[in-house]
Amino acid sequence: MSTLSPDSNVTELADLFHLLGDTTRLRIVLACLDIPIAVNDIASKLDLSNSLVSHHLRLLRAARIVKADRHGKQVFYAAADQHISGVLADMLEHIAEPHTEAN
Amino acid sequence: MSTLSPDSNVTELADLFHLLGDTTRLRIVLACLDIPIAVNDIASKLDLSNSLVSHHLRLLRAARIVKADRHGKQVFYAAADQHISGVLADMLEHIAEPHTEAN
DNA sequence: CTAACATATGAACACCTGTTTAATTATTGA
DNA sequence: TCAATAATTAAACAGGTGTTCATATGTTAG
Repeated sequence: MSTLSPDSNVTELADLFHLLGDTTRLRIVLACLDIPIAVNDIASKLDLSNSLVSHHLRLLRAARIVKADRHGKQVFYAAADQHISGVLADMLEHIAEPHTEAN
Repeated sequence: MSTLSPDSNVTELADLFHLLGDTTRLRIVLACLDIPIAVNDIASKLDLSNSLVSHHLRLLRAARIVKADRHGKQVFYAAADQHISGVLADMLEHIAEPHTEAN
């Protein structure tokens, strides 16, 4: 509600949406929404290479969409905060909504 | 909360985010968030060509992010529903949040 | 109907980005 | 220390996409 579009925020906003705008990356985010999960587990769960998952996680972490925690050899990733899940929930509602009339 | 990732929704979700992930397109959405506004007015307000604005509006309308209403020669665009503004609000909060610790 | 305005569309270019393959770094156990 | 597992990183290719320029469509006024 506060300051809406002070120009510089728009770029940051767009960057965040852009990251969620890729199917693979979005699935990765969804995979670690509720419980922290290791890179390898994400990869096998989604049938992707470790390399690809790691690449995407790097971007997601840089944007603070996910956070990382190392436990031994493994690194567990989880959603950074509530806003992310909130955004996803809102968008899902948007999709679920009855496609009223044609425009 | 309901059904989260039934595979097909993921693609639709990603498409929506992808549309908001471009700076120009996001600015266009923000420009018609509260009040309906004509294509030409968006263009001059954001210093863009009518053609470019129209191109983007076409995509945004197809994804039901904005809706169109014709009044004479002009076509007024506005945000489709509350979810869109909700998503934007959440993301802005995410940005505003104090960047806790480094990860 | 014609002219003028508002919007939409098509094609082409330049740029960016997701993916793969391969090699590298980190961490633990023997 | 050496081997094994887990994760990261680098380079390169292929495909997608935002932008521009030109043209077309729709709408109203004279």
